[in-house]
Amino acid sequence: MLSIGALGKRTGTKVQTIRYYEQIGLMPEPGRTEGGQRRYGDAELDRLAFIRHSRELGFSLEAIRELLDLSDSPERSCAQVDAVAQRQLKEVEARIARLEVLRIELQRMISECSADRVADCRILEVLRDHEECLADHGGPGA
Amino acid sequence: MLSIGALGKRTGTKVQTIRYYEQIGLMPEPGRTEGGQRRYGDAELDRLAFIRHSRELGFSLEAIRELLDLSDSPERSCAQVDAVAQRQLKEVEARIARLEVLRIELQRMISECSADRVADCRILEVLRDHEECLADHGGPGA
DNA sequence: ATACGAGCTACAGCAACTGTAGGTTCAAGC
DNA sequence: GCTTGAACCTACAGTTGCTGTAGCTCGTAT
Repeated sequence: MLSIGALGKRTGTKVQTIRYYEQIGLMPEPGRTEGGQRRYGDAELDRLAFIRHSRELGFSLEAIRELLDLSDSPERSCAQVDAVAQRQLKEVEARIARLEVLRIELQRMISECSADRVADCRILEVLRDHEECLADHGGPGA
Repeated sequence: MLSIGALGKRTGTKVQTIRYYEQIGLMPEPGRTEGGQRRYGDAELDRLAFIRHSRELGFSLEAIRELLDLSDSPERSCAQVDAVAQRQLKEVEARIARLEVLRIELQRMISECSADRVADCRILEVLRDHEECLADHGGPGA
């Protein structure tokens, strides 16, 4: 039986994050000691490890919820699991593509500026004037 | 003189977003009509365009604040502007690198799974077991 | 004169946590 | 058995960068 701190250490998760996962129903309510402290077993350890690993691969909590639900019905087709993973791959690829555009534009902007004074700075000029920018403006690059 | 809606249309910014920028001090408090509606001139239009374009290139609002401050002192060296842009470039590059790792791992995971049943799904297996993953776990891939 | 789109303030909500305050419990050492 | 202090508890505010809602007022076109 693990305390919340021990579980956190084992999975690389902050204590508050574990309580947060419980609050949003991603982790089950665990058993408690007489004094009211949470105690976890192996099932919870595995579940949290799954969640954390999925987060590291960039899955949203919603997607993880879906994956956890799917993995609870082992006899079903795994096509849906595949679909979730594919969706995530597509998202990652889209993010990379958008960031590549930004990278190119930032590099160009920086390399063009050889001014001393702020007044002549190409970087600020490009930022001021949309038209000088080659990037395709697909929204903030998050 | 532009209304807030007209300014928004010209810069591709939602009305609430403009008011938000004003609230956090990124946009100045504009003049008002008798009835209390905001009216904007060219200076504000330019400033908002600068902000939006910088956002599109992924700069944080804090970084933009810094750039705006710098561009207010045109006689200063633009080394600081350069530093802000370099920092942003580094961040973008780091994000790309992290996402590349994720992309590889997701692709591998997906390509390895040819199971029918959830019970045998390689994707879930990899997500369950850290050790099967080649990715380097540098945190969520945002 | 009236209708109605656009504007106003103030506040709640999103993702996914993280941090704080102020109090309680557990386990180890003496 | 008692004390200490790290770890736990709840509840709530804050982060980033907005977005949406409610309930009102304003401006302008007809």
